Amino acid sequence: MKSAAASRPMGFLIGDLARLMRRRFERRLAGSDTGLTVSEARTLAMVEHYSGWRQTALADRMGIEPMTLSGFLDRLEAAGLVVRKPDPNDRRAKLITLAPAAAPVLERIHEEMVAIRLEALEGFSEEDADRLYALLQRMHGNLCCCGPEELS
Amino acid sequence: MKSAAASRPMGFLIGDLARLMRRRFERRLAGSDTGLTVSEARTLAMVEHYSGWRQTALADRMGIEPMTLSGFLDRLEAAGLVVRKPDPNDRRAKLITLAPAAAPVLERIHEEMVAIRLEALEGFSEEDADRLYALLQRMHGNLCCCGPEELS
DNA sequence: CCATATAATCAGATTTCCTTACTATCTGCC
DNA sequence: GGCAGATAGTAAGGAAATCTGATTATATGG
Repeated sequence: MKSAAASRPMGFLIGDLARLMRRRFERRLAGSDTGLTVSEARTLAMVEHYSGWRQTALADRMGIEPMTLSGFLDRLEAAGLVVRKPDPNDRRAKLITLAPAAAPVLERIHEEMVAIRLEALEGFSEEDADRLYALLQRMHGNLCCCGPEELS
Repeated sequence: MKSAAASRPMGFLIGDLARLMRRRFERRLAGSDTGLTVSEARTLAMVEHYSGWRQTALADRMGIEPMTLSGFLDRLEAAGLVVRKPDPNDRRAKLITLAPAAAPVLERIHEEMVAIRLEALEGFSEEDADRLYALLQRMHGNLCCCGPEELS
């Protein structure tokens, strides 16, 4: 009946994991001289994947408020890593794309992400890793409550 | 390793989940009139489970710096929910225990945690939930072995 | 052509952490 | 005993990631 989860509630366990991974990512970013914070790096990676989207859509995708994203984009734009260009169909909106200078930084970010993933999943079989990933995504679908999970 | 994880890196997925769960917990705490933040609630729950521990040990267990814990305990103590009493064996140390007033607050916290867990794991079989929990704990074990100062 | 909704942003605040430095105390060694 | 060095807690200060509410420009439907 009572599952093992009682001993360390799921939410706290996930929070702990997030803190641990964030900490490692922070150190790695600091050491790799990108000058980015974790959230800026995440934003940059999202822009890479969802290039040309407008800020509202991107913020929604990232699960944060538009204003929060705006701040991250300010700094990325100032660093010459992304470009905000006006949407020709809607003069209120801006479309976010990568600047050329983003390429090497993204490469660095991807390397660090892979390294952390390897540390986190050390000793996991490919099967276990996939299973974990699938379960986490199901959980995400349960919580993000805004429409069905699409893939890309 | 070319698994599905490439599409949304594990670290970001876990970070997203942590943000989603934290947000729900925040709303619930605000609505349930405990006057606590998420981390204060977590600290209180830890004190319940590890009653009589000294602060350093508790902080280590929680994966945060002693100074960070100290602040949370300050507020919990001011709210009359925990007690710091001197360790009879070591006058530098203080042992943290629950104050009587903590009982109803903890009951409230447990209710909210259960509710969020149900939301997050909706549609999960007991088996899936246990499997997820076990995988997350293995991952935690992989990551938690080094303190924040010893990463490189 | 106006009312309302939407896109981005300004201003300000909160929360959760960290680092560095300091005091009091303990412990082991001469 | 008494000092050297470790350890427990904390004061001070700050960085990062988020939020909310107000503001401005623009779009869109009736």
